[in-house]
Amino acid sequence: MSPPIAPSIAHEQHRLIHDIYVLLDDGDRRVLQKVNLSPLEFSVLQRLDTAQGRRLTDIGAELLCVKSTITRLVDRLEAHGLVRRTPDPDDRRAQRLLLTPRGLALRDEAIRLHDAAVERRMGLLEPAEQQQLRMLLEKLRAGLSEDLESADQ
Amino acid sequence: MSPPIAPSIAHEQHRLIHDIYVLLDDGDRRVLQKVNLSPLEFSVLQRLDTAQGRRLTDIGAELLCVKSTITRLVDRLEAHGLVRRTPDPDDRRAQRLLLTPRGLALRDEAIRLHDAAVERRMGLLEPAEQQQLRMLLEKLRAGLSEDLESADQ
DNA sequence: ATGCAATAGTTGCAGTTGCAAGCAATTATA
DNA sequence: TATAATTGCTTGCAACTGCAACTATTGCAT
Repeated sequence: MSPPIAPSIAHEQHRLIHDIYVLLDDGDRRVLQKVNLSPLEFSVLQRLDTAQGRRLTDIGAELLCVKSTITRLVDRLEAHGLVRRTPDPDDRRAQRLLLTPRGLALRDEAIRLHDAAVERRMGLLEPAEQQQLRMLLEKLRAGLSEDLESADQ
Repeated sequence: MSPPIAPSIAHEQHRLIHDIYVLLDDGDRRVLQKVNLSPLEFSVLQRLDTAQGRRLTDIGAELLCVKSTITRLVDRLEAHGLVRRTPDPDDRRAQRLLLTPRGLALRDEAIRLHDAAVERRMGLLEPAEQQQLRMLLEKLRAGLSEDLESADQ
């Protein structure tokens, strides 16, 4: 049997999520390009503030990418004057990452653009459908997170 | 206002899909690593057969990646003896990509492993929920595809 | 028919990412 | 308290990807 194998229902859903993610990601890239950010850079900026700061490792954990990725991504953001590293007062190994005023302005502009695009695209579903979808996705995410934890060991 | 901005409902859904994709992708990588394939390589193999073959560009279009990516991905697969390029009888510019017997065996093994993992993870939802989710996702995908088309112009 | 635009595929190049190794500081253990 | 294991972050390296430029072929327009 050389031709493709009949896909199961679960498989079909998996593929749907994949396709939708790719479409959403593509749209995100287009929008964020207007403020010269990659989706990952945007995700980092979204998680920052100007006062308290966050540790690089924590951000990396949330974004499910390795520490070195964050290191270099932050290098770029810092070179563009969007963020600033400061020593962590509680742990001399750690750095706290802060938004600069310029970073704050850019982040808010990016959020504005991104939100508008997201609203438009998710608005393809009726409010009731969105509600339903959200419930299902939340359940799925919770389950998958657990699944990941157990796989880690 | 430096702290994160209140996220909209649409935004929340967007994020859910993102998170779920990342979790699923992570799981996929783990499973496919057992047969030494990346998710993208797996996607290519899934789309091939041993008889008719497919053109590189068509595969790239389906996978939403540029031609050069496919070129080099196929280079790797061919180096591992999993696929084979043959001239397209209808177009001397084109190549048709075929599964080798070894590629077929590996693909089927990969599908077996992958399907089992997918079933397990999507099985986190009840059958009725899966049905619902699938409907919503299909509607969303259709809308997003249209949205992409219009953005292309 | 002829020339021009589009298409199939490849290659050079630069950018991003993960992995493994390393350093400094902290926490746990004995 | 001395030592070992862990943690936070960085760096070298290799792999993968997109973009732009290029060749060869095809299709379309005069």
